[in-house]
Amino acid sequence: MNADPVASGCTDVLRDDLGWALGVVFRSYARAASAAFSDVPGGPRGYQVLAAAARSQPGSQQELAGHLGVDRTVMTYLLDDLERAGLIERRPDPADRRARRIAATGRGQDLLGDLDERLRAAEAGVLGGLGAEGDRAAFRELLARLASHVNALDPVSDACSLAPGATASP
Amino acid sequence: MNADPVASGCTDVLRDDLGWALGVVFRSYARAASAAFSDVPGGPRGYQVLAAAARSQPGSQQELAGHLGVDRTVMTYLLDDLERAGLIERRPDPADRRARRIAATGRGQDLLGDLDERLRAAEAGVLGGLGAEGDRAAFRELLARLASHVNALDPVSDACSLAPGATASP
DNA sequence: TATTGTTATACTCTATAACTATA
DNA sequence: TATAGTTATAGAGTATAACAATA
Repeated sequence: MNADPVASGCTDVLRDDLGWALGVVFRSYARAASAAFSDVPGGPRGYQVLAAAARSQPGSQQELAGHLGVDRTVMTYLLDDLERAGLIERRPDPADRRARRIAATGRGQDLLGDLDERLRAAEAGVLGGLGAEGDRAAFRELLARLASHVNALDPVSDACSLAPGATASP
Repeated sequence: MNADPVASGCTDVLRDDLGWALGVVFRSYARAASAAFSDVPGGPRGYQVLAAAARSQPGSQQELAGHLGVDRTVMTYLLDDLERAGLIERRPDPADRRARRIAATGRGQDLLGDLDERLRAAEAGVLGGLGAEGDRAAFRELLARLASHVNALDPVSDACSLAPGATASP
């Protein structure tokens, strides 16, 4: 039987359009992640900030913002919400009194473990379209490699900005 | 400064986050495509509409909107701009006088050939992060397969709604 | 003077609702 | 009654600009 319209000779004009495919997958992922993180301030982005705060030294707010692809003003509001929810804290940076250091609270770290599981489930749902586990792994690897490369090229967001000590930027 | 928790090499905390990687690649692509299509009304989306109008029978505006992941009201404005630029036409549907058929004008078709080349260049720039041609092809194939599957599952946009037309298969 | 973070404002994009003309 | 398309309006999200504190 031909349950799959595409496989059954139904060729999509835009199927070879990388932009269309990226858009479809991105939107699908965004929907799944937003649903999974509906109770987290800032949704998926709130999770990313929380994860960065808990698992790395997210230098300044600006570096974190650049890394996540948002404006620094957006980061302010995002952190406001996360701080109000008691998930992160803004601590003074002893080295630079203009800057703040973002740290996850105990409650934030507890929640993070739960969120990680939800994320895994959401990702599995999206990647389920790739039948074989090998394909899923290959897609993840290629996408991660591509993202790292793109991120390294982009002057706005430095791939190493969240892992200080390894590389220096010009 | 504190020690690097991730340590050894510049490992990115979010590198394994599918959402982060998708976001980085998607934004990178969106920037490249927007720059390439800066003179096209609606930008990248205008191109997609034009391509669908020229190379398939994009049933109704609503079907086309669903396929592109936008609201039907957005499609109205988009088509307004494209029509004003003389790239597409709204023709009455003989079978249903409520509906309109979207068709590319001669000028639209001429422009489309040029846009295709620009798109190829933009895509090559983004995928350049994957060094080997085999990897690029593999990524495209996996992404297209995933998008088709996601699209088929989503009741809003039917993968076959644009199909029965002359399709250019590279 | 340049930079970090904040605030207020304005802009863009998108969705909601109401309307028409058809079915 | 329901649907395709349009229009006007409201909302979310984002960016711009000005500001205070600090380098």
